[in-house]
Amino acid sequence: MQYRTIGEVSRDSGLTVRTLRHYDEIGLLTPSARSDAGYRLYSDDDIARLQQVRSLQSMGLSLAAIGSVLDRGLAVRDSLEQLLSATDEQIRRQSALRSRIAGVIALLDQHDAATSGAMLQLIEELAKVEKHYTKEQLDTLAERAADLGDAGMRAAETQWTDLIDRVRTARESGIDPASPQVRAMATEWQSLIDAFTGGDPGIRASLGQVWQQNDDVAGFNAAEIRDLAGYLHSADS
Amino acid sequence: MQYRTIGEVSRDSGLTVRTLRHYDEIGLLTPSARSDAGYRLYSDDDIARLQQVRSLQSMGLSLAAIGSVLDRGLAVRDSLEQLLSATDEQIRRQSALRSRIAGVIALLDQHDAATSGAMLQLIEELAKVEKHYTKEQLDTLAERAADLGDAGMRAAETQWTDLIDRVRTARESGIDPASPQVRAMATEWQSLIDAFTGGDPGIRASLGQVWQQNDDVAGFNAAEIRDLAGYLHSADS
DNA sequence: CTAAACCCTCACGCCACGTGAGGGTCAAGC
DNA sequence: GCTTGACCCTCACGTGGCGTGAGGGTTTAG
Repeated sequence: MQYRTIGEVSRDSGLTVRTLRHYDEIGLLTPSARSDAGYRLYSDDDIARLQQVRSLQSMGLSLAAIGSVLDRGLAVRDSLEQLLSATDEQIRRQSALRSRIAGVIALLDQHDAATSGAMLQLIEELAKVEKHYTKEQLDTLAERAADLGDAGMRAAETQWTDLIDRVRTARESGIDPASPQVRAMATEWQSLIDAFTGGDPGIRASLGQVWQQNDDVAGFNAAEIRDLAGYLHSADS
Repeated sequence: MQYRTIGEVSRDSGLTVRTLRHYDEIGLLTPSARSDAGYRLYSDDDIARLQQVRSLQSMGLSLAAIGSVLDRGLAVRDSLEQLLSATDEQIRRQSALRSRIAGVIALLDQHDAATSGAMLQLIEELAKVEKHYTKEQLDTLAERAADLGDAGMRAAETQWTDLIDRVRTARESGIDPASPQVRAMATEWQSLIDAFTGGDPGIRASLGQVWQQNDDVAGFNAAEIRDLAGYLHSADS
């Protein structure tokens, strides 16, 4: 059993020296020995523990959580499940965000605001549209349609066209609907629907009927939409 | 034109008082007046600016970026597009992470490790399950392989077999690992590794894991290699 | 006149380290 | 023995977007 200095461990592990010192500071990985000069000396066991830390960390566990798991024998499974739902939530939020950003970009393109003077106006309008979105998640569908106005509707429309394009591409490329990318799109799809229905199951149901019973909805080909939805849905369970 | 105090603005906007003060601190939103007692007084224009800040922030722009957009007239579109691709990247990573976590949970279920003793083993196995190489690393490796070319790769292989033979011989002859000949071999060993990893510590770490966790790597006996590496390494310090 | 509600300015805490500053240690070569 | 350079050490501040007090002044209703 031989000891390694912090620099050697750093080179072997790919972690920085500062990181290893940090782990020591917070008590996550304290080298089991020190040289006379105070150098940190890592044993083989220390290295093994470092491997464990790294694999747990690569799954997004916080250093504190890793410490709990390794030292106090906390349930890995529970930590991971918690992390899983947290990650799901993150993905949902990021996907919704993506749609919003794409929509706003489209909105900016439409208005073609090159001058910085017009830009400030646009940003203010943006605020209004945003405001409507959040407020109206509490209101009914009818009121929403009336209040949204032209710009907002067109923004939402762009989000849909954008997403539909990506799903169609994925589908035609034969990508497995269970793959992460497609699952992300499914999440995005759902969040766009939710944004429109405000989470009201009744509204969602009637919306579904609309798509089932028509061939053309607001300029979209309903059959294709049903088709793509089925594709996204096929890996749900 | 009437002024509002920070508490009123807070109630109207839903932001905390601390947040508004923070915006003042960093110069993002400085109220245009103060009362005699030093109270922050927000004008209608300040409120409008706050709306702009909020709508930009709701799309994930950093406060610094918002400041640049609002004050220096930086292109909103560019910021948003940059943000869009960043968000896409995030979604990809999160999705990949999600499936990893789910996979590991499934693995834990299969092994049904209730005892903390078995758990540590599992965590080590975890490292095996993890892909040894990240995508980027794989790309780097591929590039390197392309650079080296077929002939180069075969030449490197010959150098390895050659070196391994010499180290094995030295070892079996009981030569002191601290002797100059063996030290030379250690240097040679290291430089061959460096040639392969390109000096990337992450790749080196992954490579180390590969050798640690397999019995046969590219036709080499991993146990023997580990053994010889230990022999060379034993005189390092 | 007082109590409650409101406001102010420091200033530390979070998380996982990066990035110096300022200084000791160690092996190699002169 | 002395220098050089590559190591190593311990502080300690910075990151982002605030939360959360501490300690104190201001305004307003009763």
